[in-house]
Amino acid sequence: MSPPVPAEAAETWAGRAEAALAAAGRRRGGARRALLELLERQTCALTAVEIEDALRAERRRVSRASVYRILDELEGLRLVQRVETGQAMVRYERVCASEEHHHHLVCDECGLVMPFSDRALERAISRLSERVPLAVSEHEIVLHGHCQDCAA
Amino acid sequence: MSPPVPAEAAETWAGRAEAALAAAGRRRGGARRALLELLERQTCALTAVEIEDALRAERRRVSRASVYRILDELEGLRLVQRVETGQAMVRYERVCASEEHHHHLVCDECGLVMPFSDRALERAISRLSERVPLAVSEHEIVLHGHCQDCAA
DNA sequence: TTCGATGCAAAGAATTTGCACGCCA
DNA sequence: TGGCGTGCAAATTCTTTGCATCGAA
Repeated sequence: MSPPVPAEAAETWAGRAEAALAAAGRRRGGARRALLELLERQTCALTAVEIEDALRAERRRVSRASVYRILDELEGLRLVQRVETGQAMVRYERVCASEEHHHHLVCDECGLVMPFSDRALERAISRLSERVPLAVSEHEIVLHGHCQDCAA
Repeated sequence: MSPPVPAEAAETWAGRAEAALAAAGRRRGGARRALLELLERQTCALTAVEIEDALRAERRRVSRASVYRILDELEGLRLVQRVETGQAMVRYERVCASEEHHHHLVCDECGLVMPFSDRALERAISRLSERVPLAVSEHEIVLHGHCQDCAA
């Protein structure tokens, strides 16, 4: 059996992630832990390169290959989701509890990515999901435009 | 000056595209015309490879590079838009008149992509667009899940 | 001691670019 | 005739994979 996970750990995303990984029979590793801790602190999606750079900035070097491998693994466990912003690289962020559920605003000029959330929009999506020929499990919404700095 | 464009041409997307290209001072070319005609007939987004294959199937060979170049040019003129479905390749489709405006359903199992449209959703988006720190020019919505065949 | 976790380097895949030739205007 | 349009092939860039080693349990 895996060692018990402290009760408080499950209250954080990283804690739940560790638990899910343990449940899946995975061992712990430094690279993955560093990545989990980094994602825990983010408020919005990062690219693989940004993740690698951020980790290096805090003296936790993790190889690019490991970044991709770990993100892929976490995506499979539904702990991380990809965010496609129409920019060159795919972004990744942790899957949030529904209260934190959000979507993205992308400035096509400078590349700035910001999160936003809207109850009415979620309501429209959930109603729509019932009338569509697809068993909907996720949805992604991206608004493109110019941010305040670039529109000025 | 460019030659006048027949009035009826402007009523089709390809006609408007030709006109916009002419206005931008571009000459006509076989590859581009074939691609415009193909996109005119599509009801949903295609990948660059699908476009190349479809053109070859009708004996209109167009090099992959030209497909990408032309799509990029049309995207710049807002005649074509990219659709990111979370699949390996980006998809492209013509920008429709607002009555035809639609979004996409993606089956994560078999890769099927279907269009859908929803007034309530558009309304929610347009209201939201006014309250957000971004001058919104476009939006993209993708619902993921399992199609009827795959869910069975 | 066993086998997953990780780094490094090579491989892959999609897209872009350089260059020469052909065709439209 | 001048240049844009196009094909071909090489180059780029992001991501994945192979392999040997390291480290957790």
